[in-house]
Amino acid sequence: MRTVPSIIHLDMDAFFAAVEQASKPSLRGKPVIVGGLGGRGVVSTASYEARKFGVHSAMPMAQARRLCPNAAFLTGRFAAYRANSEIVMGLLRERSPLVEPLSLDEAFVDLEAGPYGPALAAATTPAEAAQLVLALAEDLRADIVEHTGLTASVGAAGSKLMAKIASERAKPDGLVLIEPGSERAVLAPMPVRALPGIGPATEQALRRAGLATVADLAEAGYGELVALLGKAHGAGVFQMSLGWDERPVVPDRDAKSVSVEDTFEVDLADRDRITREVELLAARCVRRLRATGRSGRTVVLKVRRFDFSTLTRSETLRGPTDDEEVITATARRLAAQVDVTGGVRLLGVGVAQLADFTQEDLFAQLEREEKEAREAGEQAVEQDVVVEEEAAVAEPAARRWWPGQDVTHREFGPGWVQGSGVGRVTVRFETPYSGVGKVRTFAVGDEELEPSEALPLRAAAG
DNA sequence: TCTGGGGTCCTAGGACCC
DNA sequence: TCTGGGGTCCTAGGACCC
Repeated sequence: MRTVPSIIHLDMDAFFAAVEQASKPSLRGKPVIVGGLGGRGVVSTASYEARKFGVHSAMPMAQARRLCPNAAFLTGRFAAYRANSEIVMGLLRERSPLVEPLSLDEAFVDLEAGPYGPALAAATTPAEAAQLVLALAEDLRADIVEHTGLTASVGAAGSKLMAKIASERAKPDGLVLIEPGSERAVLAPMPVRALPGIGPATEQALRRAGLATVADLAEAGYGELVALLGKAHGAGVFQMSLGWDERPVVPDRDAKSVSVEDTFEVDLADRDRITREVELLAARCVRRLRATGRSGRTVVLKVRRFDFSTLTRSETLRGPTDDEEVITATARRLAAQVDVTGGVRLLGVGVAQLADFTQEDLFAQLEREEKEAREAGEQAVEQDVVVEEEAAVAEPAARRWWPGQDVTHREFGPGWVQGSGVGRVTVRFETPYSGVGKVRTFAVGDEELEPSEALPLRAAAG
């Protein structure tokens, strides 16, 4: 274990909601809830103002509306979140090449491997090392505010485990350092649920055995925990209970799978409709796969039924592929095997066993030939589909406006959609750099109004 | 108005091979 | 006719995280 608290864990405060508040001056200091706005949506992130009402991540949106009806309810703007995440990750990489992002808003950094490593190693007392780390972390937090206007919480410690626990204690907008050597004392009184990797199921299993705190886990010992939780999990939990954690900070971990899924507003019962949705999902999955420049060997279909029971069916191909026909045909085959009686609320298509290189395989060729043969036999059916598609194209494209969306009006300039309905769309004209803006209402088909890109939270210098 | 979407890791059983 | 053990791959499901 390290004797210098040179691993930090950074966690942006209420990240998605904070980006919205920074983007939209009228929302600052007010409850903001980002998530799925459909009937089956859940909360992705609630601002601290909304958390006071009991709203939290993963809560059904309907419940959040009941708890906090006056909040601003917005759908996510992932391009904006990603852009700000990249700025933050860039600032972390200035401190060390060893940056391990866990998500858009979280990362570990190993300061020992960076420009301040030698100074940390040269510290002669624990107090001196701690002072140095605290100064670095405060400088980092200030840098993040300067470049994004967003606040971050930072934990510093001698291991990933303790750095993560420290950042949790630092929230919001704080900094906590856990002195190497004090791990067991810090952990002992904490509830088992505070350890990463212990969720509701493990907590229950431990509670049934009378284990409630981390001290209880350490006292129970390796044998009992393995008997209770299985070999890998039990051993891991025992190690954590003693504050043992030697995991290195690992940058640039390659993704191991790519998947897309959709929950439908209304359960799907019709076979043909299900097949069509699976095909659309497969196409989206392939697009994402190709964007990463990789290919996969195992195709996975996920089905969540009307009663929320979830099943997966998978098929492993002879070689990795990124061919849309092959992946779609495989997903279709898998879908044909599942019983959809009663209806389906979610469908997903994924690809796993990813490989770095695509080999032009005979398999793809085979699938294409089979498809051509099938299509030749289905000419009549295809005709009907074409007629339907043409009808859809002939309809004037009804523009869809969603709450939170960035827009620009030819006369009034940049703003965002507050809401829309009954043929109208309400826009507030303000930007990250303006004061609170005015609201105006337009017809949804107004030609002067256009969707636009998210603005950076800090105006470009110069 | 009950329960998103994108991931990771682990377990366990059966097939198959030596 | 009866009966090994080990290793690897595939499949399905479940827990957990943000």
